[in-house]
Amino acid sequence: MTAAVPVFQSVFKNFEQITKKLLLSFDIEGLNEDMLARISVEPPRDPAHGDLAINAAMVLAKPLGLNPRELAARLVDQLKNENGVKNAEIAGPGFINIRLENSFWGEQLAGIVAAGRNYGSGGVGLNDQGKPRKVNVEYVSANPTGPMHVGHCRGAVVGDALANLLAFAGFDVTKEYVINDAGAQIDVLARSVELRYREALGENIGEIPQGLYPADYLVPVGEGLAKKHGKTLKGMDENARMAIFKNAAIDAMMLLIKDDLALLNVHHDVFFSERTLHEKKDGKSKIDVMLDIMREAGYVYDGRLPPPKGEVPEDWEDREQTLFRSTEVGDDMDRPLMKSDGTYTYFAADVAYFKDKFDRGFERMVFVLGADHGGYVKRLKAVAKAIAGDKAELDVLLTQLVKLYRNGEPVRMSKRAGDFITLREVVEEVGRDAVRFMMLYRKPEAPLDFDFAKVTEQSKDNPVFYVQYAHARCFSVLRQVKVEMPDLDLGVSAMASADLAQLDDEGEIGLIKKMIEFPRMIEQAAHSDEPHRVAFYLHELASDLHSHWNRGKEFPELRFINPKNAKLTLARMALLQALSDVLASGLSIIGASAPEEMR
RNA sequence: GGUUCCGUAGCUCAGCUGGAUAGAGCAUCCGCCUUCUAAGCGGACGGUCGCAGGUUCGAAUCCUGCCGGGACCA
Repeated sequence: MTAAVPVFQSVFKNFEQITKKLLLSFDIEGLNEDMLARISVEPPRDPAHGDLAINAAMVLAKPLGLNPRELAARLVDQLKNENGVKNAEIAGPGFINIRLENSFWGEQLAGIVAAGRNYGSGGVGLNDQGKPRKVNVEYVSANPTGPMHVGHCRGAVVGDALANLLAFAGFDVTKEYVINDAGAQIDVLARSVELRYREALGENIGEIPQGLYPADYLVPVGEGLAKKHGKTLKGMDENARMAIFKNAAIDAMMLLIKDDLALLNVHHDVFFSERTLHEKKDGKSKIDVMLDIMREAGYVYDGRLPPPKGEVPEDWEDREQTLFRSTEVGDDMDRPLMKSDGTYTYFAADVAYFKDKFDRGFERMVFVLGADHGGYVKRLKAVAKAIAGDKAELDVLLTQLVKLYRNGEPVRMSKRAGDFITLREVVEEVGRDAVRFMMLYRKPEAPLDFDFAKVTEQSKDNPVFYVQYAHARCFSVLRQVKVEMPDLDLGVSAMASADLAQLDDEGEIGLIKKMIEFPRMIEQAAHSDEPHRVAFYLHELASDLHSHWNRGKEFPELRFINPKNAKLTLARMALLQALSDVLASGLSIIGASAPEEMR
């Protein structure tokens, strides 16, 4: 599933290594790894400056006590001799700008075509042992009390795309969903199902009492139980009976939820049941075990919490309780592990759950949570530090709210029970691709406006359509050329070995340059947990393609197909093949389809 | 009150983890269909990067303090 070894070394990385090697060969006194790490090779913001910009001279001059321009001059002398370099010069305060030979871009394109859909993947995320780092991405984790609603969409898409991105980049990723099947709301759910069961047996249950779930989706669960067990459940004792209702309810709700997630193309690898943390094995649950270990380590103690600041709530009582010393590891206050009735708190389960993940070998845990969970971040990080020290990292992504609009008008969200917009309704109305793309067309920490009308529009105003259209355009030409030039060999090896240096138009080279940025973009997006960058990149690449395409109107010689010149056409088909591969790779990270034609 | 996120063009937002003259889309205005899909493209207009300090060769980006908005906690 993961490609650990990069199949393609980006030109930026290449020149970064070349620069470092050169610097080391200079034998400069005091030069160390930290300094070298600050060196970066980037595409200049202004293309007029060249193809690559190296900051080495400026970054190193100060700590080494050298003149930046002198150092730059030494580097420039050497860089000029490197393969593919047309020109290297010093600019501004000490930038080194490099311009590459046109033939160099052709070589790069050949590499992209040969790598195909693997282009840009792998190479990131290796641990000290050189193996892909094990990452756990936990997302959605909606309570199993009913179908998913629209509020779950964003976290689901962001989490899933992030996991895809990390996997593509080279991490060993597990997608995880924790089922909150141990809390009080599950008891309520079970009682609600019990009512539906009795109803299915012909009893008149009347109105669903306050506090229970009145929703219709529990009716079939009750009917199923009635069919399977008949009246036998009625005679059972409370505990045995409720256990059956509970299990049936959770199973049914998880089926609903998995169905909803499948609509969004979201599939988890692991569904973790919170109850398993409470279940005793040899007399001890996982929480018990965790507690023993943490007490041993000094993180668990019995003590009192200071009263809350400001007005003290009525139900607050000053009592001795079992506490987690989370202030020791960055939290604002110590956290209770036991409730007054002697049962464990959610937090206790969270600690045990983290330990479980750590024991499963994960080196990094990512949580994708709604913004309303902002208050949990510090204590989760504290837990990670207490249990894993620096052996594992924990990061939380908070996604902000989505506001729904229809033709610019906000969609009213009623608060009455059972009257919410479901995820299913949204996906069925606007389609999976649109939902996935739009949820990623904004950084997650910014609120998002989602307009039903706009995302179904088939125009350039709709970025989903715009990107997919670019992909379809590539295929449109590849289909057309088979009609016009049936003798042309469009195999990957034929294209990769074509004379790609013929692609010397600035539009063509611009497209190659844009594709060269793809691995770099992937690396940075993965590094910062920002799948939205993929969406923006795709939009830019699509824009470049549409733009170049239209130049073919003014300059017919730039059109992709030229029946009189098979060699040139083949080179351009290679360009289109690479473009379609990159677009498809990006779309697959986002989780949207890459259509070969638009209908 | 505390935590946290946001503040960039008239509007909606990017901005590559400190780089050179801050970018897209929408809106407005002006252009481009005898074409492999005009379901598209080009151009013009538009900015005191909330404010004030600080860090350094260099800040929209990092730090501090304010101002304003959202979310959460109490």
